[in-house]
Amino acid sequence: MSTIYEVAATAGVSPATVSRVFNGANVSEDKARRVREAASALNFTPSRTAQSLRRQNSEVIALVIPDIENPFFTSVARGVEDVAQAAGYSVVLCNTDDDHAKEAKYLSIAVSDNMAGVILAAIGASSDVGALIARGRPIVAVDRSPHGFAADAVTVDNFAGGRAATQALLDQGYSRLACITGPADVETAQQRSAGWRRAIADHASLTSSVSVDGDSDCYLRYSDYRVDGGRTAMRELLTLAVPPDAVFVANNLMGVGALQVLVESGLTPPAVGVALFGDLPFATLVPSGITIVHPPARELGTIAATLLLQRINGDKQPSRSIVLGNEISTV
Amino acid sequence: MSTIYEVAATAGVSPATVSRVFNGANVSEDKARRVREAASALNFTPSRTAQSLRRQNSEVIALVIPDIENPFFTSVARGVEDVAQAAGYSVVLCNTDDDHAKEAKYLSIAVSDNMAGVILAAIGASSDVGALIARGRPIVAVDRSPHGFAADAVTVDNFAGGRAATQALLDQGYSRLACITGPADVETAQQRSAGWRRAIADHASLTSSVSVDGDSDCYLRYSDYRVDGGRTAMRELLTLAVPPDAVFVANNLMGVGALQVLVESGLTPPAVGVALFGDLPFATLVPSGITIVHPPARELGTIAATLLLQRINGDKQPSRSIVLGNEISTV
DNA sequence: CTGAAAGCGCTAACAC
DNA sequence: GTGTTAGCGCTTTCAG
Repeated sequence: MSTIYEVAATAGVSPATVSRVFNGANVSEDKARRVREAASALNFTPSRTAQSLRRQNSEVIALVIPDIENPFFTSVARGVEDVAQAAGYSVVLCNTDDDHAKEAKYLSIAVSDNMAGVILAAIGASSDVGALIARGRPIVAVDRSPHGFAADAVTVDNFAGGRAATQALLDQGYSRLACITGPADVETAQQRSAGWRRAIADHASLTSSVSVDGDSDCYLRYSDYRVDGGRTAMRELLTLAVPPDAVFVANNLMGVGALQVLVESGLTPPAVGVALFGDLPFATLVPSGITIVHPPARELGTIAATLLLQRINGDKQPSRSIVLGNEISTV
Repeated sequence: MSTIYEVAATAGVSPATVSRVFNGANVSEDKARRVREAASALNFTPSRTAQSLRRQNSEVIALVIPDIENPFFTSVARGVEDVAQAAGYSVVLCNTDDDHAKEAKYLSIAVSDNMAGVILAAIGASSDVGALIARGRPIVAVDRSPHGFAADAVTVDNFAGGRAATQALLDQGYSRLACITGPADVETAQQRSAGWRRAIADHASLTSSVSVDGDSDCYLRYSDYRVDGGRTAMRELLTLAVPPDAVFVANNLMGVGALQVLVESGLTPPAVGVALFGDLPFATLVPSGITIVHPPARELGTIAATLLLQRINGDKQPSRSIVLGNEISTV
């Protein structure tokens, strides 16, 4: 690679002037032209590495998520990459697999690599963001709100989504509504199941009767947000003495698992009511009669990236928390 | 961040010694220990940026693919990230959207960022890899073989997959086999449709009769590897005077589209034969009776990353081309 | 085995 | 407006 010095030499100016040309500072028209000519003749591109060292920050952001193979995070990643790329930033992909050690490692790389900022779907209650914060690197939380530190956050309205999904089931006339949600210590799982519980409670009081049978929590299952977890939970529910007649599944992958079990058991709507929280991007061949809450995954990504870029560019306002609504549809 | 100088000062050694400790060079046990203590006391992590500048290469690789939202590339990315992460490398995600300008931009960032190498699913015949090659940065082609330059490549056996899928249809007794493949100028599309054509030709000669009706190419459609393209092509085929009685769809997304149209038309196996090249990771609820060729996407990623790392570490052997076989199943 | 010193390529004062 | 210069934090000869 040619350097700024070679360009300076062939253009007959100082290295500083070359730098100025490439950074939009004031340079006389004449010299600017000569620099540009020399640069293109030498096929010069500034070294981002040297720039990073000198400026103490690189045009790279980290995207830390549990698993890129989960279609929800795939879409988030796409959104992030789109706005990053438009702004000249690169995004490095970090799969944590819900492993705290991996998360910590990536976070530490982000600092030792002088990354401009990080978008984080944190695993649990605490993340090692101290080093990042100490260096003033902005963080924005996606999908899950930050714990133990202040940061911008963009999440989806899990409670409202869970409630609406459940309400749809109620409207369809089902009365024994089960819920398969994620790990009890994951905020999105709690919120979605809380929405389910609320819809049921409201319905009960509205009809001023116990039209929803029994203690609803006996129909609540905590699982792991994975396909197999959805299968297991669904199977369990079906073997109950009085099985539910409808189920709200709180994420896309468990939805796949639950649906598999249901179909295998010959139970498709309207024999059983089904509502899902989450998109199955290319699974267009779903049994009909299912209610789906579509979280705006890509927007989550674009908004998170936009907020992050604002912070990178010096925005100092108090941290913001943005909650996005969900589309809901019944197929 | 504390620097090597501060560590040196508090350990009472020279910066060079600190560097040596962190790079596994020979240092007396005593000083090494003091350095480590000082480092952890100061919470020191070497600056990867400075290392990159000095060493002229960074522990970052670029993954350049058309679209992370295509589940095939999602899996490739996962595979790449896995082995990269295990080796201490970061991967930056580059979506090209089949846009040459974006591809070129990412490739140029890879060089100006001193990235260690790139894994490339090239868009078309030519890619701007000159600068990379001039700097000795290794490239490995994934999914599509390199054109106009030498590089390691790891691809799937498209021809064999297309042939096997088609053969399965033939074995099931279908005789008017259509094929929906990708753009005519995309190598994987050609190879898959060539496999289809070969299976038909072989079958015709084997039965020493024209048991496969007419000029088979009238059942060949070039499309765009997207859902809508699959829909359109499928619809066209169905409106033919003598429509096909089976179809081989050459990629996952078009498969979704074709299946949608088929289901909408009330045509599911065995009324019509269907074979797909490509996985639909979470679309587990596909009509039964479909033959699926599963390209080993994740392995493509892990192998590509492994080859790349070997090159990064100085492997100079002639370029290798690895072709992976496909699993095939009928559901 | 260890230290001194010279950069990697760029930017940002600071002078002129 | 433009050149000079001093580093950013690290690695790596080169001496000793």
